[in-house]
Amino acid sequence: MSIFKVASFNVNSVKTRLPILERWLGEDPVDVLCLQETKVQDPDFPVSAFRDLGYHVAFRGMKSYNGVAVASREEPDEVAFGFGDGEEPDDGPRVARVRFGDLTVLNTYVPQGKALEHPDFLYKLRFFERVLALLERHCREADPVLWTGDLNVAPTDRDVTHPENKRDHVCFHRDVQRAFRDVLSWGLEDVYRKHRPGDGEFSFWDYRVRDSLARNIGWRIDHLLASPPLAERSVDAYAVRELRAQERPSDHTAVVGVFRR
Amino acid sequence: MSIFKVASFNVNSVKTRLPILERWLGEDPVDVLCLQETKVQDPDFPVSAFRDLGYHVAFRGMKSYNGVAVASREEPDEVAFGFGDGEEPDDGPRVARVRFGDLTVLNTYVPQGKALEHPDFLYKLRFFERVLALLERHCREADPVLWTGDLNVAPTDRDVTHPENKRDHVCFHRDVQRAFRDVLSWGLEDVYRKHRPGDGEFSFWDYRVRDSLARNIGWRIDHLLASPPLAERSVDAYAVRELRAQERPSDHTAVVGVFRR
DNA sequence: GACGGCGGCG
DNA sequence: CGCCGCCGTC
Repeated sequence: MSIFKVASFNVNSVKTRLPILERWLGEDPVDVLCLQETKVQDPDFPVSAFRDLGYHVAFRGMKSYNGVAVASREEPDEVAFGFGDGEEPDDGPRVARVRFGDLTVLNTYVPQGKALEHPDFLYKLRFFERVLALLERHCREADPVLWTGDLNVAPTDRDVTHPENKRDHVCFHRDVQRAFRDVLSWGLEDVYRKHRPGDGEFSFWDYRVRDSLARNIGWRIDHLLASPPLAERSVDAYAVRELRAQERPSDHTAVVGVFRR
Repeated sequence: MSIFKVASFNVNSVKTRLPILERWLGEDPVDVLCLQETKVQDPDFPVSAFRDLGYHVAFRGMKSYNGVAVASREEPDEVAFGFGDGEEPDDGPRVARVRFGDLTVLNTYVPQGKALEHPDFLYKLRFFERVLALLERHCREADPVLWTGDLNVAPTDRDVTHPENKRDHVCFHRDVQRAFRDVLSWGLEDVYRKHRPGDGEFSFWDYRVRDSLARNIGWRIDHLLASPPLAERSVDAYAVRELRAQERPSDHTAVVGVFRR
């Protein structure tokens, strides 16, 4: 059976994370890799490191913050950044849309939102609405579509360690969970949960919580959301915890979806 | 034959260098270790790391720059920082004087001097004069005395890789070499050269010169200078190159003097 | 509190 | 190139 793998990884600086990326992709290559928080301006993006690993790479970044990239073994047929909806900011360094034949991969780095009362939180809720509008504009539910990335939302109580004390957190508040569900209602299925329904399935472990990985105190905020024809072909999904356990790790790990071709 | 070892090591941040110091002193302990560029304020000095290695430690530092320390297996009978000559600045974070019985160890971090035309260069020349005055005030040539540290001077053509292009360098100019020799004339012998007279004997390899250690493009600016009764007991001296070859190294390595007790 | 980027420095 | 302090993020 021929399969392909699509992964999402918030790298928290792609340059700093190159050793980890090289080790990982050298051992267990994926076909499409969506990165967030690359934190690098386009002229400084480490293109050759990806080329040497056998990947094409499309990227849009800025100094210090944000930045998305999509690395892939095959060259995409179409690449676009930002919402392109006329609204400002267009958010190129947070939104990448890539097409391979009839498969669309949408890679987003959703704003964290800072605090419930902060303007950025309203912007975050608006961000989800714009993702939905983008799907409606560019995709069809009957085609294979994957929305992935660091979505900065833990959708259910099982997606955090202590849900009770997180009700007012910008990544767990019911308003952000509803905004997220509203996008899913377009016709997307959580294919990570399809294969890993249990407790303690996380993709982010805070640097500030000591031994968070060893104690498994984390959040599931990096997602793989597939349209029905793609979800139907999904055969596995997993988080690559080894990446979080290495020297100088990102605070996130990669999540990988495995699909029938 | 019972011996003792005295070392000098510009650590370029003592906190950053703890793993290297622990590995080194664990394997090949020295009796007295003079450090320069500790780059730490006194309240933050990692006293317990030295205690755990079996060392007493006296230190005087500041934020970001300079800072000297003397670690020793035996507790010193006397410790003093700075020139104490009434001149300002007294330079506590550059000058440590420590006495063990009749042995005086003078640990200095001589200012680099920035540029020949910079006021710091005159201050550097004055620094050597003040070292001489300090020796005259506190020591006798007939007693064992060791002047050591990062002296920021390569005394002869053999002490750098390309002497021709360094005549106007603040660590190689004839004025700084003369200022250094004037201190030696008090009655000190270069005990490193006594045992290692050859070419390519260095203690510093610039981070900015690629593969400087492997290509041995360096400077001998860290010194071991002994009064006659101590020089007479000197049996070996060497630079510990392994320290420069480790992960996250200082740009200097340690120089070690071995003496009969 | 532990990362990241940055500018200044040698 | 690798320190430092600084500041911003989460």
